[in-house]
Amino acid sequence: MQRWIIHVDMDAFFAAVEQRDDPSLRGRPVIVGGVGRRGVVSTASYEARRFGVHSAMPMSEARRLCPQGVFIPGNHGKYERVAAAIRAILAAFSPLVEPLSLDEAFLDVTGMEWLYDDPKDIAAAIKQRISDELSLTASAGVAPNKFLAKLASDWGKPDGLVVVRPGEVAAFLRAMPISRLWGAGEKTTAQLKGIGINTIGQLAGADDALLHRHFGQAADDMRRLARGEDDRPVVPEHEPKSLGNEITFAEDLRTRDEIGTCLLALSQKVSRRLRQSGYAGRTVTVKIRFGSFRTITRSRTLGEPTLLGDTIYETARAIMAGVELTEGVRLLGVTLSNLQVYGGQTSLFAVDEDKKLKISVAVDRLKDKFGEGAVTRGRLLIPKKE
DNA sequence: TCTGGGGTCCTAGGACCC
DNA sequence: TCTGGGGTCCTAGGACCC
Repeated sequence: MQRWIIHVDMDAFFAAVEQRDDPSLRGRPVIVGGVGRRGVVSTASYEARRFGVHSAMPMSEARRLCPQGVFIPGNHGKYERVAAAIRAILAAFSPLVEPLSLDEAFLDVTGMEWLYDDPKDIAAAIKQRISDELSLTASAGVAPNKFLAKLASDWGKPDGLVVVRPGEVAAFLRAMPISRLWGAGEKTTAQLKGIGINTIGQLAGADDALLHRHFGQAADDMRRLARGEDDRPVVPEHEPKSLGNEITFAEDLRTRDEIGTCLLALSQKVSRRLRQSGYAGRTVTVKIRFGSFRTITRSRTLGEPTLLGDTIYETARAIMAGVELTEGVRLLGVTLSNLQVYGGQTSLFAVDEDKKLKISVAVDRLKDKFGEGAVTRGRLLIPKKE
């Protein structure tokens, strides 16, 4: 049976939500992102893109390019609520919906001809409902596989609807810039251009030995994508592999004391998210980015999985003790991996660990009820230098 | 006023075991 | 008394995605 995949991608999602909710922002260049020092652009409205502003650009540069822009820190909680509403709409069209991020998803609509004559009609109906119910525009791509559907949704942005039928694949890909190849970022794109491959069509016809020399095993995957072949299924649920938090400081941290305080806060944040999501982890990784942007990770694997802030913090602290501090610290991160579902059974933990867990859960309840600031470590109340 | 924060996947070396 | 070999786990780094 012919597979049909739809990729739905919201247009300038964060900025569009802000413009929807504040009419004074409509028609103006809106830039959502980190507004402090060292922030980057998360989403630029189409008005702002005309000034050359784009995602991942340092905010300082965005301000230079577009001084008349409206700069907004954004409201992640709100975007998550809108995203949930979008997913609810998508779920009405297929049981096979795979969210890629807050604002993107794949749907497998294979075999729905009995409901719709053409898969294009499904995509149109999705766009219509998103517009009617949420006052936002989405772009959609309809194609025989994920890779082509994603390229197709991008091709029509904003408010686009592009269908790539089986017979049109080669023509669709022929002149497509090589940078659009899934998995080809800055480095790979530069490497490909270095051997004279500038379009996906050129990659499809490139010399096999040449490709293998440069990309080894990955050459075969690249080639398949370039020919429009992609049999990856749409998978609705993924088990998480890791869960972490990191923070970039406005000013580099210089003392072990400040670093320790930050590791404690990060450990507690991660611990709380683990408990909320029902996972425990066995490997603690500390990430450190120095003032020079040199970045290292150091990890330690425990004998038993944990989701306790204290255990995560003690491990992070021990890891940090082994790191030489020759320059200021720009970023700290704490991540847990080697995750497994924590079903609540105490057999997973030693007895005193279980006691601590009960206290943590009680603290969680207080925070749920009275807000995140209701209960905190004395140490975290020391005002931080901003 | 260079370079966020959430992730995934891959590679490669070393330890360790049989 | 010149160094096999496969499997698994751990660690570190890096490319990539949104």
